[in-house]
Amino acid sequence: MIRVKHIHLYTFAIEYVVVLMEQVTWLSDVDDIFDNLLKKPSIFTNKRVLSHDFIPEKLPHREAEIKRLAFILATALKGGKPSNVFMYGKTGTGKTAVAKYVLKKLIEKGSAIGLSFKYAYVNCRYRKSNYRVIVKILEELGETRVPSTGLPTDFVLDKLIKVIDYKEQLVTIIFDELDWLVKSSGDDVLYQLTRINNDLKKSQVSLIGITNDLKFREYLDSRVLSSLSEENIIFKPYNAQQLYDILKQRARMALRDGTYDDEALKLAAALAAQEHGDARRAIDLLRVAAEIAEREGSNRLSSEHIYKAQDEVDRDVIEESIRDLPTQEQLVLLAITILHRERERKITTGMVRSVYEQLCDFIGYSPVTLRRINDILSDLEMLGIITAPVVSLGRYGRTKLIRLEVPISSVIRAFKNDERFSDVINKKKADIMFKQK
DNA sequence: TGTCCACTGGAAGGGAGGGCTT
DNA sequence: AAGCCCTCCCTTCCAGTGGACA
Repeated sequence: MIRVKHIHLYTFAIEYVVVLMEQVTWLSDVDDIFDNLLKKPSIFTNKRVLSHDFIPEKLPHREAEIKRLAFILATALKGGKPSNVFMYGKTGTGKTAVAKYVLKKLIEKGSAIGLSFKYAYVNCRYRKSNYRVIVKILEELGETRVPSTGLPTDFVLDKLIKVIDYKEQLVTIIFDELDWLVKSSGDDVLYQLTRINNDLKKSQVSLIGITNDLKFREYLDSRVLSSLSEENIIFKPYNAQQLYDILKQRARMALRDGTYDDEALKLAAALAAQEHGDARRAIDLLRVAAEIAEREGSNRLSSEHIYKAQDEVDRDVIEESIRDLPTQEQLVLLAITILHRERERKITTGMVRSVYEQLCDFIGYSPVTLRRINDILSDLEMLGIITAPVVSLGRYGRTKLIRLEVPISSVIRAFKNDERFSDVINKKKADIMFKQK
């Protein structure tokens, strides 16, 4: 007995020492990483320049749009109310940057001649209800004591009027990705804001609507549309040369001299140009490539790093959007993913429902109704994760024909990192569930 | 040509979680 | 504390529908 106990103690002691040693080596590895990082000069000099919300002093190749918007807003310098503006253009064509840039300049100019201008920026993708939009405007104008829920919408609208009208000023409200608000909550709040000037005594409000959905006008009430699109500015995609100029400007500001190849910038520009001339993507590529180069201990950013960044940028965007979904939407997407992996060619709502219900049973969630699944499918379609056109199968009814629009590997990776779903994503278990269908 | 399938999607409303006013 | 209002997520009900098939 005693001997056995001793042996156990002995083995335990050895195991403990091994574990400790492993930890020591691991810790020294981590130390090495930190030390190396500190020793090497960083590729970046100012990483913030490559973030999405950075607005540089000059916006290359947007001179015409800047002039146009400045011309419209200039009325304010003479005490007039500028027209409302609608700006169209695909993602990464500089709409938001131009709007913020011109307003920043207007505020500077205004304060120089004693006029007060302010602007509030709302991204409607993240504020899909009327109430939340108004609360965000209030927050942007410095009113932070508004609860995120609980008050009547009229009440917060009155509050907004008071906050704006306390002194003589022009307030411009920028609604970015406006289509998201209108598609989910209608255009009530827009209608009220287009008429807000009637209630204001000292101040004035002008609106800038931004969207990348050209067909979106159809959703708007004609009164709102005519008031909102007094002026329209269309943003064309950047070409590869223009994107290269943008990257050159940003690289100069963000990266240390001599740490990047011109060829790498040209490649990033060309890749982003293929993707409808998206400057945001080009800048993302540059930032991620520089991070990869740094991680690899390389002191120069090359084309190779840009290629590597391409995958990482795509993956990050998709995985992040999947991780942010509510649980029920994740479960529906998981059902679609399993069907897709089983090489189902025509995935219908009914099939998704069947696999989804089995998934709920397996994981221990109570399933939602078919009606709700249908709404979730529409939400996933809005996010661009799937397409789901309604088709008629004649005698076999009408349904949505669902297709995954993002790489299945990215979806699976997002689910694997979530412990609730990691078991299900394991092939064997998923097979069993699928066979039960 | 009418039937019928498998849904779609609008409308109304419930209830949980939250806040303000009286 | 009661009454009212909000959002978000959801249910229930139900009329409508495109097209294969008998």
